[in-house]
Amino acid sequence: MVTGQDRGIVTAVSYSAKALGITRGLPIFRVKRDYPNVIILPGDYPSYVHYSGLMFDIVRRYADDVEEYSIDECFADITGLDKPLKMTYREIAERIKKEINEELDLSISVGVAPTKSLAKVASKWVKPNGLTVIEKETAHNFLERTPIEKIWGIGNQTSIFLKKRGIKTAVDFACKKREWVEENLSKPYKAIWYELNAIPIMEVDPLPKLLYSSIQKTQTFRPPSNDKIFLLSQLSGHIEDACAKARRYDLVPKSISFFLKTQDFRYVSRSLHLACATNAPEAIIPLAHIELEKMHVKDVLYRTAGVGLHGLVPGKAYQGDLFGGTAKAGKFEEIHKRMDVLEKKWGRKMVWVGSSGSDGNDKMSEMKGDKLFL
DNA sequence: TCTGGGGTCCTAGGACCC
DNA sequence: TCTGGGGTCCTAGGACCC
Repeated sequence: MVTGQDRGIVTAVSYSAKALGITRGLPIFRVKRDYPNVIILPGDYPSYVHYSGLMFDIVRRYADDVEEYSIDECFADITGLDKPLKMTYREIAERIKKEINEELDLSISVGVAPTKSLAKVASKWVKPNGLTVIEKETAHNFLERTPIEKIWGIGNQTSIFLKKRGIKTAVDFACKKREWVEENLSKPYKAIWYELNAIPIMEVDPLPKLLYSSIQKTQTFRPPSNDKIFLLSQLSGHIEDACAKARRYDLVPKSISFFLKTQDFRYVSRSLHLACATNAPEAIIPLAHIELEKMHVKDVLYRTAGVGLHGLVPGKAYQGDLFGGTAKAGKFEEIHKRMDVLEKKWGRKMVWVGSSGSDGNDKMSEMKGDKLFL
């Protein structure tokens, strides 16, 4: 069994499907073609969010500092809790695991170690339903059986770089001289080196002050297109969605980015600082228009368009500036409020900005400049 | 019918300033 | 006859993760 959307890629793989050699990221059409017996299900995000919350709650019974790393993973700092709980670290992990098993009927794999990087190695050591403890003294036994590319934070590019220098396993890396590491690698990889040597660098970050520090909306379209009006309508739609999400969380971006992905997977992007932080699409869409002109190359086909809101800070629709940046605020604030209400009541895309509606063929194609239609 | 969508963090280099 | 050294800020894009 796998989850994934039609025309998309595999996002989760059951152990039985894994055994067939199916991996995350495989296009769904290839699963259909090559593995006709595999069941393909759509994801059910709201359920995952629900169970995720219940799981984290159980972990929090035993640790105050719990970092929700992703929807199905967390780090818990249990340093020093062995004394008050009168349990070994292993026993604490066993208890958490047991309660999640019994109360949620979910199996989880747990790793216990002196650093986050080693805990990651430990949690992956036995799956499913595993529990592995790595101690400072035993770390090398695990690392010598871990290929370098399996280490959290070391991806394809870096493993190629490291392998060229004779580093094939995690222990090869951990045993490199500190001077070499300091001289040849950038910050994130130095941190991993220390962490594999049981020196904690990465902190468990219980609850970030902000839920999001950026919001992105992207969509791939088929067939790929070169039509500026169409591309702008895509960007426009994403701006609306991203701004709506920002408003839901009362966040305002200080900068924004636009990007296009070409048919051959090259990225082109523009990012810019907003003179006046805003989460009003009306203020951002004209910028997309300008930036699209700069990014767009004649005859190049694009497959994806995306928008990002960055440097999010708490705030309402408009952060006024000294020179009356709030002047337009009143005008649109009321519209957004009503649009947000409609969306909440009737679902997404009940109302949208005219510039978001073009498929490149309809009358919106005549849209010029930053004129908007509601 | 080639390869989704949503995130985080980091760095190189240009522009500008004193 | 060429033009140092030390900053800051900003953007484009890379790398990685789930």
